[in-house]
Amino acid sequence: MKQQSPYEFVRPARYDINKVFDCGQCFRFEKITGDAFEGVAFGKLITVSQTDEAITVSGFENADDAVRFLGLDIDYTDIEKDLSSRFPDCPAMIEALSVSEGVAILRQDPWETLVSFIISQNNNIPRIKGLIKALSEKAGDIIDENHYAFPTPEQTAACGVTELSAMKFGYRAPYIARAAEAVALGKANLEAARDLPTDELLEFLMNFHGVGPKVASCIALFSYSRYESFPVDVWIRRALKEFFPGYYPVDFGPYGGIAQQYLFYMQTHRK
DNA sequence: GTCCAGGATCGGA
DNA sequence: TCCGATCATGGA
Repeated sequence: MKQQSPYEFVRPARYDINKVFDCGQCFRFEKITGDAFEGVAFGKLITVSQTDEAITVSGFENADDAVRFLGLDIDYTDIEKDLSSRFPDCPAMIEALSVSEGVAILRQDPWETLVSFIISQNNNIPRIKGLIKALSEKAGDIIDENHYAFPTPEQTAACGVTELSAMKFGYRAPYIARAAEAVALGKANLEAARDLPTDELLEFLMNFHGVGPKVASCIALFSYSRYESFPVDVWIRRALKEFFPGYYPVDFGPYGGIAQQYLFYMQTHRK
């Protein structure tokens, strides 16, 4: 007998949806009550709520999809142990592990993540959210009066540079248009890329015009679960310089991307 | 008016 | 290979 939506799961240790959806990895989820978020993922309206004991999810067609998207299968206790052991006496790491406890990495759709982080370059989070919302409402399928699916590559390609520019994408408009065309025509296969080792995945992603090392790393981390992938943006650059002088992303190990996300959360929620 | 934001591209040294 | 200028846009 198949369990019906909503699905309820045991809340994993060190998992807090308030931080999962507010750590800069996704742009389409909003808080609806104290411990519940709502947003669109994989073309469906998703709601996620939590208590001390449980995570409750509605909107997915089966429980596995919910587990996969939310990353409920990942044990952050072990990960934090690894990170802690690499920097045992580092105050910044201790603080990051503390203030960012609850942050977990989602598994988002590669196409949506690709476009979202092309938009993110040299931009701020409120504006990124606004642009993604505008694009979805313009080109995505309607779910209900207030929610739209993220546009498919084909729908995005149909917009064209002119329409994207009119939506205020600025110099990123041709980046998005070209990526949409490449994926829609099958010249780039984001699903097949799941099988690539991380270095080749990053190389593949950087073939998109407008995707450099940082954006590629974000896609690898937030969409392809490459936890060693360590995006370096202005916030992380400052954190490395101030707290980890002499250290490089590779020094953070196989869970460096998660350390990076803790540092990003710490830096962007400071003061 | 200036500076900044989850950067990347381009041309010139 | 490396470095600086430049790229739209809007909020602080």
